[in-house]
Order: sequence, then C-alpha cells, then structure tokens
Amino acid sequence: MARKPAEQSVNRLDILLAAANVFRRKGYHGAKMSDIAAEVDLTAGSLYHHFPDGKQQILIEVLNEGLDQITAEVQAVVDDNTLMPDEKLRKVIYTNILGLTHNTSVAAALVFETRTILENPEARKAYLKRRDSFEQLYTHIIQEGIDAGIFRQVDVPIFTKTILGAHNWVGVWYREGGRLTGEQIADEMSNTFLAALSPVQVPEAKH
Amino acid sequence: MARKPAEQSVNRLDILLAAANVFRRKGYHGAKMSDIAAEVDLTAGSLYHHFPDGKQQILIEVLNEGLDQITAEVQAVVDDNTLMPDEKLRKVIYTNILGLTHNTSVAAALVFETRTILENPEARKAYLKRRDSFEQLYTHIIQEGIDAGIFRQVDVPIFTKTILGAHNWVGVWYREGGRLTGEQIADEMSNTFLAALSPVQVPEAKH
DNA sequence: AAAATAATCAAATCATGATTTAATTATACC
DNA sequence: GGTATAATTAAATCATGATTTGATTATTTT
Repeated sequence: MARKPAEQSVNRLDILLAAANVFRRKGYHGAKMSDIAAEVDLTAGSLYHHFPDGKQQILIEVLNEGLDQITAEVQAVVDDNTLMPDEKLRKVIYTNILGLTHNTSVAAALVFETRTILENPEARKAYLKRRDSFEQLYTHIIQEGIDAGIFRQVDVPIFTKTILGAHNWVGVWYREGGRLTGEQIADEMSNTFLAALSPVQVPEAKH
Repeated sequence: MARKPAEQSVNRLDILLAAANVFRRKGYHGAKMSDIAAEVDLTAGSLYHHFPDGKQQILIEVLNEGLDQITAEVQAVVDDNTLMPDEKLRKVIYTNILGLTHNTSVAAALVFETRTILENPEARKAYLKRRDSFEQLYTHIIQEGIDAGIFRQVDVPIFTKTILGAHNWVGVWYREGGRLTGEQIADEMSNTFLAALSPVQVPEAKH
C-alpha cells in the first residue's frame, strides 16, 4: 500500500529547480550530478532515487514543467474573450515576459538546453509538439488582429518568431535588480510590438 | 626561417568552420575533438598541432572570428554617412540577418556557446568588450534617429536588445531552403522594427 | 637529394563524472 | 514496538573523451 512521502525529505520539484539553477550557471553538460545534488544537500547517488532515469530525465522534466507553466499562463489570456486582439497581444507579451523574469533559470534552460533534449528521439517529438502549440498561441492572436483590420499585414510566422526571439533573449540578459523591472521591460516591449503592428503606412524598403 | 605552409594541408580556418558545424549540431560540450577532426579528415591528436591550447581555444577563436566578421560588416554600414538613421537601421538589420543566415553554424555558436567562453576569465573580458561594441553600433543609430525626431522615444537599450534577441533567434530557427530566403526575412524584420520606431502616437498601456 | 620543419597518426595517459551497488538510517503504518 | 518502505550515503564501476607522447610521412628549402 502506498504511503505518504516523508515530510522533510527533498521532493522532485526541489530537485528540478535546483537543476535549473545549475544548468543556468554551467549549462547541461557542464552541470555535474554532484552540483545538482549539492544544491539540495544530497549526494549525487541520491538523485537516482528520485530520478531513476538520470540526468537527461531531469533536464526533460525541467523543460516540460517550464514550458507547460508558461503555456498555461499565456493560454489563460488567450481564452479571455473580453479582450480585443491588440489588448490580448499586449497582455500575452506582458504575461510571457513576467513569467521569464520571475524564473530566469528555467527561462534560460528553455533557450539553451532545448537542443540537448531534441537529440533524444522520444522526447523530441513530444517536446516539439508542445512548443508548436505555444507558438500557435501567438500566431492566432496576430492573425486575428490582421483579420479584424487592427493590425497591418505582416508575415505572421516571422512576426511570431521575432517576438519570441526577443522574449527568449530577455531570459538571457535580464538580471534581478537591474535598471528596469520585469514590468517595465514588458511594457516597453509590448509597446514596441504593438507599434510594429499599427496599420499605418510604412515606408517600403528599396534595396 | 619561416617556411610556407604546405598547400594541401588543413588550415586553421578550415578547422574553425568544421568546429562551428559540430558545435551547432552537438553543442560545445557534446562535440568531441574527434568529431571536429573527422570533419576535416584528421585524427583528434592532429588538431593540437594547429591549436596547441586545445578545445576551448578553438571555441574562443570561432566566436571571435564570427563576431569580428559580423561587426565589420555592420560597422561599414554605420560609417556610411550618406544614409539617414532610418535607412541606416534598415540596412544594418538587413546586413546582420544576411550575415547570420549565410553562416548559421557560427551564428548558432554565438548564441549558444558564448556562455561557455564567459567562464574563462581572460577570454571573458575581451569578449564582452567586443560584444558591447557591437551592441553600441545599434544603440547609436537608434539614438541618432530619436534625436533627429524621425524615431519615437523608446528605451534605447531595451529596444536594442529586442532587435538583437530577434536576430539571434533567426540564427537558431533559420534553415536554408525554408519558406523564405534570408533576404525576405531581413526585409520583413526591418519593416517590423522601423514600424515600431515610427513616431506616431501609440495607445498607452493601462494595467 | 639532403636537411629541416610541418603535418599527421596511433597508441598511451589521465581525468572526470555518470551511474550502480550494497549498506545504513529514517519514517510511516499497524 | 515491529515491520515495511523510503531516503540517503559512501564507495565502487564504467565509460568517455581530452590531451600527451613518440614515431612516421610530406613538403619545402637549399
């Protein structure tokens, strides 16, 4: 019969967080199991009690947790039908960036370590599917706005990747206690992208 | 007395390019010296003839070469005084993105492997200085445009990082033979950022 | 064609770090 | 209190991969 886990012992989530921190500092390959273990006052071997499948499994779960979390938050905004596309996009950007700045370790893992997980064929497929869904949240809003005539005609996939690239990068350079808060950064960036979608005439390139 | 290097033997640049390719596929830590060597038909040991300081030195040179190259190209545009700030920014974005799409391996290294080099105290300082200079090229143009009144007031550092984040990300997702050419992507993205800088009124956020 | 140096290789080293194993200790359940 | 299971550890394994070493082969220079 199942029994309740001990109260004071480390749990999986603690370890995932610890791992994300170490990954951020040293990268996945540079992170020793003993580094992760030390972060939660364990020895390397003990980690295998919680994650029998070892190091890679830990990374996979860090990324899945992180992506699911941010997806859920963004999804909630998307589902709010009281918002117009422009308000929705602003709020989504805001939510996404705050999510990143509030958990920079996981954010960095999502940027830097995704490639590692992709080398694992099983994990790869599932992960890419998740990531596509996330990207879809953005493309939908943008397309909606274009269809409604409140955004100018842009190439939706490229515009989406432009936003996401800018976001991802925030997770890399943002430091707590810097010149601007996460909120201010989110404001500034949502202004930028909404201005970029403003349906006024844009002088065309001639090269 | 110095003698000319043998004609047919591999040279340092070949190796750097090969290394960048392997780094792109497997990441720095995942790349074996033997992988890099195989790419140029050598054995692992032979690489030490060309790079006595070993693997990390190879990475450092890949990044330095890559950054210097792209910096030089962008600098050339910045130095062209016949261009107005908006034209200049458009051209800089264009140049930068084409640089990335034309050498995706190095581009990916610049995004993913910079962290590795930063752990090396000596390389760190020099590299950060270079990277700052590069960023300055963008901030200067943007500030110029604002001062000239043809760009709206944005937070220049954030806007710069927004552009650079979007650019970096191109190096990650771009694939030769995809739906759009590098030129089309560059066009689309420069339209985006110029629109974002257009000095029309932007509806303010209220949260 | 010698002599000198460059380029390369195959086979050691050497270090590191993930994972396994065999206990040991702690906690929950009855 | 006693037993089953969870949590943890210390000490092996085991594998991998960077680097070194001591030849061997190529190329250049004179």
